[in-house]
Order: sequence, then C-alpha cells, then structure tokens
Amino acid sequence: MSSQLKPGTSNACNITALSLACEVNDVLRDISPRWKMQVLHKVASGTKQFSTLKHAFPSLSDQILGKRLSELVNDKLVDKIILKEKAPKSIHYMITDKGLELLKIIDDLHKWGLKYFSA
Amino acid sequence: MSSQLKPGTSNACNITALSLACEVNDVLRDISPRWKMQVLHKVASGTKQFSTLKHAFPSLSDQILGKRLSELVNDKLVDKIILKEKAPKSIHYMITDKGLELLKIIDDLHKWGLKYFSA
DNA sequence: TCAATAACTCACCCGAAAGTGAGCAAACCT
DNA sequence: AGGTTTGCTCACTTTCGGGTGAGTTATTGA
Repeated sequence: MSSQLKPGTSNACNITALSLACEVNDVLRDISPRWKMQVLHKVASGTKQFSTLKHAFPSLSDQILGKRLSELVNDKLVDKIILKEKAPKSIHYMITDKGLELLKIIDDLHKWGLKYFSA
Repeated sequence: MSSQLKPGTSNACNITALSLACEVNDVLRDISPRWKMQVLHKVASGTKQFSTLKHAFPSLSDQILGKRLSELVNDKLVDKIILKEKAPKSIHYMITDKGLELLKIIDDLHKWGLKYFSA
C-alpha cells in the first residue's frame, strides 16, 4: 500500500515475515501513522476542507496533512470530491463506510484506553 | 494537551472529539510497535517462555523479543512470573485481563481488514 | 572440563518516518 | 499591480526505532 521498502534489506524481509505471520500487522501499519486517525475523525465529524483541517490542528503542518489525506484517500477511508479544479481550488473530503467502521473500532480502543487509565 | 480553544467557537464545541482523538493516539503508539501484538497473541495462546516465543517467530531477534516483552510487562498487558531467578532461568509470561480485552479489539481490526481486503 | 541452555542487556548502525522551507497555479479583492 | 486564498508538491534535514553483534550469569549434562 504505502511502503517504499528496498527489497532485500532485513527490514523488508521482516515486514514480509510479519505479514505472513498475521494480516493484523498491515492494518496496524495503516492506522498508526501520526495524526492519521485524528484527521479521519475530524473528517467524519464534518470538517471537510484542507484549510479547516489545518486550523483544527495548529501543530500539524500542511505537508503532513497533505500526506495523511492522500494516504486516507488511497486507503479508501475517505473520498476526495473536487468541486473546483483550478485555483483557488475547492475540494471536499468525505468519510467512506469503510472509514466509519474503522472509526468504531478506534473508538473501542479509546474506551479500552480510558478503562485502564490509572494515575 | 490541546489548549488554545476560544470558548464558544466550533472548536470548543468539538473539544470532546478532540480529546478522544488525542488519547487514542497514545493507545495507537502503544500497540503499533512491530511484532508487539503478535507476541501478545502468542502469549495469550499459551506460549509462555522466552525460548518458545523465539521459536514461534524465527525472524524475530532475541533483542527485539526482549524489548517487546518488557514493553508488554510495563503496559500491564502480560505478567512476568519468575519461577527460577538464577541461570538457567525459568520465567513465564501470562496475559492479563487488560491484555485479553485489547486482543478482542485487535481481532475486530483484523476482521475489518479482512472484510475490506481487496486484491 | 567444557559446551549448552535460558533469558536477557548494551552499544552501535542505518533506513524510514516525521518535520521544515520553499514554491506553484489561478482566480478574487483592493 | 499586488496581495490573498486554496490546496497542494518537491527537496531536504532531523529524529526515531528496528535490527545486529557481542557479552553476561550460573546451572546442568556429557
């Protein structure tokens, strides 16, 4: 999906071994990039444009946001809807069913985290 | 954590959503290290010793296995039971309730991955 | 006596991911 | 004419964590 691993390196070999061992790893790799699930959640809650997402996460740079959005689109977790092609562009992001189902599980993870949070 | 919120803005209205996203981030960080959930799964399925875990994952090095196990112990996902302190040591790892509940969610992730698995 | 075993830890390297600086297109507003 | 907005991409540097080689302790079995 998104891995640019040089074939033959031990890293690449281990990734292959991992995937063979269990497909859950592919899922974990897909959801663990920093900010990714946050952005997905924001999109799901109605924040649809690049610029508004930018404001929602002041410490997230344009570059990373762009990267995460394109990953989300590639993963089919969100759809990219182009309303106006030429600048100033107008593009909306919409969560897919696949994305919504993932968010449900992410929410379970959140609840699990809260349940065992002791401090 | 996330603070510069002006009360009354739409941002402030979404504060619950934001904190959800933030805490999930910690959970994601904890579960995403390579091999970690596999090792947890193996421990849950009755493989309790360092050496047997080693054989279960031939391409996983001692060093990483040791690191993952100590992380799992720190996270209270498994308990470390020392049966014999001095070498050759005898140590058993046992999954905790917290670990079992996490594995259930990991299994949901797995099912989600399978459902949307396309080519 | 000496290898094997169990369960590690330490020091180091390197590739991958995160983050930064700059720039671009083209319409709109002043 | 020039500044602003929108939605990015490219090239680069820095940080991080996965992976490797070597070493440790002490007991048992050949």
